[in-house]
Amino acid sequence: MAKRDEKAITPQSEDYSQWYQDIVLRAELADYSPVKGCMVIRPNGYALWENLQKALDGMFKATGHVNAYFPLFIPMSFLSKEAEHVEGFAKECAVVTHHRLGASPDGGVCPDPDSELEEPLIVRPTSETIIYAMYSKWIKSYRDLPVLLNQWANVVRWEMRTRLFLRTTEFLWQEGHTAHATHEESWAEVLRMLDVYARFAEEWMAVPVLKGVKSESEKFAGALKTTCIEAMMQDGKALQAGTSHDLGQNFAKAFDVKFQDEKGEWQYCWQTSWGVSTRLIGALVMAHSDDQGLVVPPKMAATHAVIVPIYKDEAGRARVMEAAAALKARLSAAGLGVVLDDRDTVSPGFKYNEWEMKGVPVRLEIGPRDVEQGACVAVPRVATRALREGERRQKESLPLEGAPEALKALLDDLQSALFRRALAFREDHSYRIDDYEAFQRDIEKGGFFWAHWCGSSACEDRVKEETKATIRCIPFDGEKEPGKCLACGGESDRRVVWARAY
RNA sequence: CGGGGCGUGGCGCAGCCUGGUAGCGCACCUGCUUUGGGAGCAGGGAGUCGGAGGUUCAAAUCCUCUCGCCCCGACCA
Repeated sequence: MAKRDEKAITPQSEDYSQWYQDIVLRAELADYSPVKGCMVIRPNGYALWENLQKALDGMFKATGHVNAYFPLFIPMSFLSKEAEHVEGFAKECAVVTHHRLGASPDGGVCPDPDSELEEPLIVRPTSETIIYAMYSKWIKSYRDLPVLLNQWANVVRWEMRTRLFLRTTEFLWQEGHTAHATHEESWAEVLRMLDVYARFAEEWMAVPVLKGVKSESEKFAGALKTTCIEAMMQDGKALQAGTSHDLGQNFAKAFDVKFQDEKGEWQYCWQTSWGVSTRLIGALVMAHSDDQGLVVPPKMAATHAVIVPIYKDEAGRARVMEAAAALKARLSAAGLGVVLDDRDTVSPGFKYNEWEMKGVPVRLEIGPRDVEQGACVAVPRVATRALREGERRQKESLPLEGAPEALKALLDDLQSALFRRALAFREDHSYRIDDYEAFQRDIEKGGFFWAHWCGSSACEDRVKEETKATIRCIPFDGEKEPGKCLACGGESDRRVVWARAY
């Protein structure tokens, strides 16, 4: 028995943030890079991103969107065309001022002073400005509308403090940008895409989310309204998992995005933008994983099952390996991602731990006893049912014949079990609260607090200052209910969700 | 930018207080025995101690400066 402390990750209960870091590093999702604040997304992490892209991109296409690509660099002056927007992003923009290196006096290289750009370029923190500059060129008539574009890209925001996946200086994301003839239509688009995000989060990532509107102080710089989906992590903190903005005509006016309507009159377009980022990978990790390591919902997993062969001697090994290879072939042919761990250098127990660390949804054990019975043992990463008397882990016997169907059924069970578990966790950590003192005390434990709010930023600011909690959203499906503002006692007609957030 | 911590074989650390020329665990390589929950034994390879300067006969260790990274906080997806 090896020393556990060295191999085990930091328990969640001991240090949540260290636990998260351990998972990301040990499951090889990402690693720190030589560039401060920038991470390397390793193959295991990138595979999650690819699956996310595949699923979301399909949903975008199904709602009529098409992909395009706009430049990484944006003329500095573009950013200042929309007053709120520049204020929101100015502090975190990387600026390109030169286009050439030259020899530096100390023997290294430095920007060649003769190569200074006439107008500095910024590295996009988001692409509203450059995309809408193009829209003003492309859109002339109501017949050109709606424009429904999306781009998959990297963006840079020079944040002071970074955290793997959750906040890095450079990150990958998707940004949708649409233009419409009427506000009614653009608002419908905002809600439609928020719905796409919510569906993706819940059905693919198995992460339940609240849909709602951001308060004034939390909304996107330059938007009329920001809607969002909010998820709860296992430490009770909220994480914004996606946003969809109603930009109104703010950018259309700044970038002259106009069209002639049926009557020949010039109108400004109504625009939306919406995005999700690699941050969702962080959400995935924090929503499902445990002290054994990463937990990946089957629909997000590139590898659905790992086969671990077990044998005692050479003869047994040959028999088992033959059956294992046949099993792998059968599962692969059915479209499942399968790895056969045929390493002879580590023990089965070691493999169990290693694959659990990496979050593979199901382990298939196959040994001499199983081969004899024409079966294998399936162990889901997280139990899909209550454990029986004396059962330490859920183990199901799967027939080798018909293994694909049986495995798919188990994967479906696991997918819904993960969602149910996450939803139950959120419900267990959601509270209706009316007393500010109780709130100040209870917020320390984390969770979502449904409380009344009068609607003033002053109250929001005060609560934030005193408790570090913010309004995560004003939920769409919150019922009307008269009450008193948590902070000032003023009139309120519905509850909003307060929480500490990432 | 404030507070804290850390830089020593690939990884995690000890050694530093009280200077004497580098050690442990994991990983790696070889061999034998093992294999249904992180295997055992034996042997082996691998480090100009983040960098610069200083003190000293002698610096991982003491002094000064510097660079980098991580964590916590303010800002944010």
